[in-house]
Amino acid sequence: MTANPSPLALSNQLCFAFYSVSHAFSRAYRQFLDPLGLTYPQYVVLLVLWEQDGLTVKEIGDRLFLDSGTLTPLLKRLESAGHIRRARDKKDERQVRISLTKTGRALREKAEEIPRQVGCVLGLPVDELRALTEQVAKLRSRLHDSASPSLKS
Amino acid sequence: MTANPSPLALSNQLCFAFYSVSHAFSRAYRQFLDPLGLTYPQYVVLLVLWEQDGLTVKEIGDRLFLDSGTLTPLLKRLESAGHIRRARDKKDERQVRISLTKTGRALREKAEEIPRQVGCVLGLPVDELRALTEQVAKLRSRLHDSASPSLKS
DNA sequence: TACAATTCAATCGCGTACAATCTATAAAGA
DNA sequence: TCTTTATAGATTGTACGCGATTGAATTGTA
Repeated sequence: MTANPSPLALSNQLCFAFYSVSHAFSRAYRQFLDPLGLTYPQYVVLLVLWEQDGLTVKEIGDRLFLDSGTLTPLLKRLESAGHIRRARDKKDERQVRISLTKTGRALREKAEEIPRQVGCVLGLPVDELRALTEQVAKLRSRLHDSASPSLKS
Repeated sequence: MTANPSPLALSNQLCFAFYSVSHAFSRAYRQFLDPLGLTYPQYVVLLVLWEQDGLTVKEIGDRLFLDSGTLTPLLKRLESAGHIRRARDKKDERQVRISLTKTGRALREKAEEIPRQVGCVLGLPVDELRALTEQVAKLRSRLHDSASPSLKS
């Protein structure tokens, strides 16, 4: 499909491009995350928590576009790895608040070099990266606005 | 992470953008693929076969950047749905050739409208789509060239 | 021709994604 | 207050991705 001579519809090309690049990204991160014992989704959850500790499962899900079906088992793994704690909110017992442990906070320093290393792999000028990121984010909001009966926020 | 005030590293932003858009795309396709009983990865495999029938598992994997661990079970599902046949190559018994059944070929017409419908959801001008697709493909080849000890072709 | 190295597909195990469902809790309304 | 509705998270089932391994078939090489 990459160097395809026939006129495949553009939307299909674009979707597949995202589909395959997303996996390629995850492979690129893997080489740096493996030594930390993290998967990419786990790393992204930690990024969120390093920004703001003590979020609920729902708040994490809103930021990452993931639901509890994905997050609950993932968070349990992060918990048994010792990086986070899960505890029911005292004020609202429906919610579960996620807080970093000492080792979870410490992991941040070890992970600090990762984006730079991945940036090397990409080897693109910063302004090109920035423009691309913006375009892609625009695309996402279009996709979220339509469709998706779940994750409507 | 979307409207994030703090200076998160650019590579992380870009990777997460791809990660989340890729899922958003898959949700967007789902509404059109569900009636056909297909998942997005199954649809992509059929796209390849509609282009060129009788490919081996490896050849499909090369085009889609997937390995047999992913493809074998997926192809078995397409087989039990009646869309394809799997058969060892007579010349080289290591290979398995995938060929479309009559219903597999017939499915193509039902799927023909999908890219246009998704295009509507995107609502972007064609030349913008084309430029974006190109940029993303460029990014993928950079990512594949580095890293990824598997899938080296 | 023998035999080692390679290739291809299948299999296994783990970790996501996500729809659908369930339970507990909280909020809203009569 | 009592009941209805809504919300948060957990659970279940299905389907990817992919690293690692296995087994069979083929190729390369001495």
